[in-house]
Amino acid sequence: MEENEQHTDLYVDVVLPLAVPLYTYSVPESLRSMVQVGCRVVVQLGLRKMYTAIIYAVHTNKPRTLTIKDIDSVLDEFPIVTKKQLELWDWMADYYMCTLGDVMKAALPSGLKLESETALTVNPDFDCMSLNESDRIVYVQIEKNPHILISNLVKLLNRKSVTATIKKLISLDAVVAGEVISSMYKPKLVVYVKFTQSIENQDFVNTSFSLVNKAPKQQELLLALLNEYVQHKNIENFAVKKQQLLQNTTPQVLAELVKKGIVRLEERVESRFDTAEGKIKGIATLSDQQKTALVEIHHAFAEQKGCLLHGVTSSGKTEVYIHLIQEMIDAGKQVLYLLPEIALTSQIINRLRDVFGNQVGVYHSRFSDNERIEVWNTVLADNVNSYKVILGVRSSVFLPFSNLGLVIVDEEHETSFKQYDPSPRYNARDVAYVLARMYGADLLLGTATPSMETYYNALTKKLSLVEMKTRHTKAPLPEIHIVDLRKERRQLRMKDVFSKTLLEKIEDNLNEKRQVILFQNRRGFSPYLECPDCGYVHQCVNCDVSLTYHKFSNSLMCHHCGYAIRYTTTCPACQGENMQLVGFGTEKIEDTLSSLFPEAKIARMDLDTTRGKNAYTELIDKFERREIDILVGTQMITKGLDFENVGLVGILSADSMLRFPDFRAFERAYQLMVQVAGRAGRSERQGHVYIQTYQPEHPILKFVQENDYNSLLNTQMAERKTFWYPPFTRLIKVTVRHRDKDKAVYAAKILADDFRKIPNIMVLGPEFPPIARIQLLYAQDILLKIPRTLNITKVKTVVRAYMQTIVGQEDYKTTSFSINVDPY
DNA sequence: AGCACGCCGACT
DNA sequence: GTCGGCGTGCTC
Repeated sequence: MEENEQHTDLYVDVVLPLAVPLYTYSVPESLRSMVQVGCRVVVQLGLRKMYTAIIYAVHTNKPRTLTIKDIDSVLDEFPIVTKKQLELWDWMADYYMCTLGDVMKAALPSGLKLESETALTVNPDFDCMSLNESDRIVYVQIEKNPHILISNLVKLLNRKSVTATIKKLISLDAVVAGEVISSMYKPKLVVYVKFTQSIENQDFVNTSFSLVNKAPKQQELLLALLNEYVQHKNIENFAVKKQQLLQNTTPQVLAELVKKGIVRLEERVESRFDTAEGKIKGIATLSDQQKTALVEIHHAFAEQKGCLLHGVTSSGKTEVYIHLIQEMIDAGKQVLYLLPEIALTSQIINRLRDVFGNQVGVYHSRFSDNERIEVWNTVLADNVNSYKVILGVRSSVFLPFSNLGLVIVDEEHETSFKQYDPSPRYNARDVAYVLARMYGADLLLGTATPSMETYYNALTKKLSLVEMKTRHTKAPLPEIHIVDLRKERRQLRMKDVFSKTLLEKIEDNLNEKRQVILFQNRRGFSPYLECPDCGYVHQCVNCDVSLTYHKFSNSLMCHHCGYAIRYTTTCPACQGENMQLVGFGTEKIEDTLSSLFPEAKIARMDLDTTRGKNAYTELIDKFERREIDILVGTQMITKGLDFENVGLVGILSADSMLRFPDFRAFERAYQLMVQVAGRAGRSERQGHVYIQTYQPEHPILKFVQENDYNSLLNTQMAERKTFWYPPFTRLIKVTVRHRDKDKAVYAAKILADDFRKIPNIMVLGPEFPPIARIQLLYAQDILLKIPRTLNITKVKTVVRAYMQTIVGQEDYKTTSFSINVDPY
């Protein structure tokens, strides 16, 4: 084509929600005016599948690829992803060594990334009698339901392999397939009833009453409406929810009023969230310690520096946050408040709503898709009605902020900020750094037990350090007691996992009507089935782990792939009938407790009991209302929950934490124990913590007992420096996988040897990970320790190149790699 | 991620 | 001989 501007072809580079690079599509004439960076487009990929993609760039450079397809349509009038977000996506893909598609998958609520589904309709000219009986059943179902989705057809037919039949029917021209995009976001519509004319108009009221004078039910409804009106006083826009009216009348009666022209129905778009207002309590005054902290934080922010707020448990960090949030709201800016766990949002949200009312929005995966899209849209709009504060878990760093002024990362040390699977394996705390820098926003990291990385940043002045050393409440820090299990065992004072000492304390607390929290680290304590005669333990067929027993399904399950078998006492190896449960899960502990304390109300909080959307909240509320006496839980009970009446916290085994083979084991054990201990005695009376252990002389236990963070810091920092661990180095873990064990081992060896050629880095491994095989793939781990002084970008490029070389070799084509930057 | 292509074993 | 199992590689 000539140099004619009118006919320059237009292209878009798009991000697809897959592990692929940017793809280029052409823009048809009709859509030219609609393409903008950040808008969603529907594109075809492959022979028929349609995907939602995000426009990354719009340009006129004809790509060199053979096929260039047109985009199918543009879904948005305005961008739903901002340029700043795309910048963050770029950074993440680069830093965490994944594709933009991986980032997009994590970033967008699934309702915003629609996929097409195949819809089926029969060809009316086809003679179905030529089909065999089984195929004809499928044909007839499609005939009965034109445009049926394959997924629905599968449900309807209730049999396994329908796909084969469908393929056959399509090839025979018996049915035609079309792609439809399913499940668009639907705003919630609420039907309101309102008067057709002003009630102030006496004539209208009189006429209305005369129209219903022979219909008592309608009269009743009219009176009810008038009564509502009097109470509301919102003359301009008076309306009553149809749902509300229907509680006292029938649809027929209402329909009559509509028919007579007295009232009409109106649909309004409504938020899915409870917007109840009027309960705003206002902001609490700060203690002297909090005031000082606030001033110091302001200083740090004024110097354009992030800030670590190191405050002991119950020092009242949340109040300080609230003051900072208030200031940002006053300045018209948005605030992101990151929490490690959904469990926490329910408690914090109440405290924030008390002060900020419905200016606070919540964002996490337990919300329905429509709800998440609503939060997304309101943050994007950033108008008067938008949330000013978003309280959320790690994925909320992906929200489309426009005017972010402050990012708070609460419980900064928590490992759940790091996503492990799937890629992107990002740490929301670290993304928060970048996010804040990008927006010129302030950053505040808060915790009672800072991670070594963050504290190092404070020591090197990358962050300012602000401390709060005393508890905000009158209660002193809990007293911590170490229970020597060796002694208890010698004196035959053990009952399952409980020492007599702990049991006595539980009993005392129950008698005093104080509540008890028992903490059991999950690792290594799931119950499994063992044959006492031959030692046989059920193994997963896909992964190298033992199957663990689950009472609720009465089955043995694999935690990694979901493989399950029925529970039976027969040993498959020696045919003995004596297989028995070994190990203690929280379930087992709950059982034991209820036999020891039949009067007490016992509840368990772990992954199994908190599945549902409101399960957390319900459990926590119940505990708060003191309807539970003893709460048994895993990690999740450690995370900043705030209970008034806890007199005793029991840590059932410190050893499982201290023995954990990881360079962070001691740091984590300390954090975990201090945090659990912090749940005790948060009101006036001092609480007690009992830690059961077989190694009572362990230094970490002493640090915990004396709340001595500095000693932990000093010992750990020295060790990390000597052995090349963070914060002195950055880690990248490369996992090599192959179906063939030998190939996995060999490929990993070659790769590790390659890595060793990179100057100034240290390479560990390859070695078998704790679980050597997952889902039929053998794995090998290689750990790279890269000094902070080295250019990490260059190292990453080299690392990538070496991996390419392996895959390039004929026999190793099917080797797969996964990369974990900053593994946690 | 899905889907077609292609290569090996069990059948009409 | 073919049908269909799954393993492999590509999709702008």
